[in-house]
Amino acid sequence: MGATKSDLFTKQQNEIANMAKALAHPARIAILQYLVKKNACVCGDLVEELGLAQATTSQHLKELKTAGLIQGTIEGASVCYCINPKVWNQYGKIFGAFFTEAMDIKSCC
Amino acid sequence: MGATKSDLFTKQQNEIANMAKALAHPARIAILQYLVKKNACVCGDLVEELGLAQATTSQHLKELKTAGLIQGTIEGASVCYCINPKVWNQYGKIFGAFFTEAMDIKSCC
DNA sequence: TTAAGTAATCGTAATATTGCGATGTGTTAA
DNA sequence: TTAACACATCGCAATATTACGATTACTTAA
Repeated sequence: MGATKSDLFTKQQNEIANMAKALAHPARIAILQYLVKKNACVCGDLVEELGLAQATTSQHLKELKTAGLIQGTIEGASVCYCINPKVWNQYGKIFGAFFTEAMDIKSCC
Repeated sequence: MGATKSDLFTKQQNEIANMAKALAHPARIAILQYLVKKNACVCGDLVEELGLAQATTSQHLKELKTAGLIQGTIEGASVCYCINPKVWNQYGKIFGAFFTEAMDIKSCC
């Protein structure tokens, strides 16, 4: 036991849960907000920005890249990261749909 | 090591990450969608609906209750659950703000 | 009362995540 | 070439999450 039983749920449910998982760490939120704020490719200064070890930062970047939310381009010796707008907007749309689905819910108990 | 270093991040970043964590399991997404679909208090039939053990289902319900997304009322021998519309809408607003923050981001690399 | 039902909690095992030092790979500057 | 730098990956330890059987607390029906 211990592993999530993905087969019990719909593809959509697993998808939304995985999207949420990508956002489920403050370091990853911080990375995304930083990239959004800069509104451009950011090279190098992410490790100092976060305060986590280089290895840990790299791991969070990898997860965001796997989720598709960011993309990295090799720029000489360093790597530049930026938001992937297409996936970003898709996330926004899917979470938006999930929550507006019940905007008019009634408080019953 | 192993524990999230919450003190490195802002209150808002930790808050968003915690909100995402509440959604980061397909069973919890399934529970929320079921409650939204029924649009009413649901008593009892959540265990059969999910296919997980009673103890596991109860644990997921507790997490959603802790997050504030659902509320439970004792109705005789069973417990009725429903969406907490206030918190639900707050989630929608916060995630919405997070993603619309960068709607006009440019693809740079 | 007792028996059956519902649901929370406890205890524990399996697995996943987080974090970091050490190491490896590739790039640039000297 | 060599030295310094940037970043990914490996390996491991600490912690968190997921899952479930067993137990407990409570309600209802008989």
